[in-house]
Amino acid sequence: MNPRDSRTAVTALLADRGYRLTAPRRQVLDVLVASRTPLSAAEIHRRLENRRINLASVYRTIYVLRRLEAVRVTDAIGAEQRFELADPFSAHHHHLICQDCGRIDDFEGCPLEERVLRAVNRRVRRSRRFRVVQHELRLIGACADCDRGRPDGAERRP
Amino acid sequence: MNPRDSRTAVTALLADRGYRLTAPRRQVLDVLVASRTPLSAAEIHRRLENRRINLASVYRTIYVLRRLEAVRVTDAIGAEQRFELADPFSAHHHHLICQDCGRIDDFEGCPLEERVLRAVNRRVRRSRRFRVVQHELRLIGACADCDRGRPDGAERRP
DNA sequence: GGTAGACTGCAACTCGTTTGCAATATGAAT
DNA sequence: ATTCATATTGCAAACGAGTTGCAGTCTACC
Ligand SMILES: [Mn+2]
Ligand SMILES: [Mn+2]
Ligand SMILES: [Zn+2]
Ligand SMILES: [Zn+2]
Repeated sequence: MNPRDSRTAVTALLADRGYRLTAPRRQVLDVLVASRTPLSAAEIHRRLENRRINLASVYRTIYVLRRLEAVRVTDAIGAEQRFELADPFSAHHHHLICQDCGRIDDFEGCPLEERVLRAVNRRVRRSRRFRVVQHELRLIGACADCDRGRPDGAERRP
Repeated sequence: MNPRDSRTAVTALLADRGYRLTAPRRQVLDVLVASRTPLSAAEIHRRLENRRINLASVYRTIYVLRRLEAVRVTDAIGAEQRFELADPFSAHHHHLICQDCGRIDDFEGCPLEERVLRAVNRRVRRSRRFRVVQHELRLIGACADCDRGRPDGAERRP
């Protein structure tokens, strides 16, 4: 699904469910559609064209977009939450997370083959009575910048 | 590595690196070794035998255990951090996370075959110059209790 | 254009985590 | 065993991401 279509689809979804299309919602959505990495609420806020929009509204918009399953949450472990378009509106993918600087990048595709996934789902279904709905794979390590000595002023994470 | 050995190994590691073996450290370690699910700082604190130990000391102990790579962090997304023994001291495994109640359970084994992992590592190494050090797989869905209507007083998560 | 009420900005609040500091306990040396 | 330098603790205050109550505003619909 291309950005243009994602925007239209989510907008329609909002209207469809009786939500109003307000300035904060339109702009937050635009920022999310335009980004190729998951963003924190503060980052989204910083990228809004109309800077009078309150950070609380960013959070509230994310909340409704999540209920519509248009947005999902992820994060570097123990860091702020990060948000991105959910599966129907962007291709299934996973993340590269830098241990040092905390940077998160998309990793196209999924190394878990259909066959393996089904086997896993069946296994936990039986042995734990756990029903798997989605999965998330994080590849954790060192990004290009951090791998050769610390770059500019990048900090090492705690 | 069995619990007994993990405890000994981590204790030795502490001494080795010049850390003192204090009551808070010994007790936090014991709680972690005894648990089969990752614990939050508050949960660890609650399980300490000596309840005069301060929560801040739990956090500080976790901090040094992490630097020794004896403990790793995980979490349900957007929830408190959770801690557990790291790979050399416990078998490599992943987690089942309930979307509804936030419960986290261990999932023995790893569906990512050696072959696949190597291929993935090579791929991101080349295309992104990202060096993978570890990976984390979360199987997200509904636990046994949450799957059939809400149990006792369990809340649905936001 | 007028209206009901969904939604926003703001400021106050929550709660997990961190930190400065004076008091205490540890490990090593005697 | 006693002493000592200092690593570590308890406490309380601070921090920061995320949430919430409320009065005023804007949207969707007529
Ligand atoms: Mn992504
Ligand atoms: Mn675990
Ligand atoms: Zn990095
Ligand atoms: Zn559950």
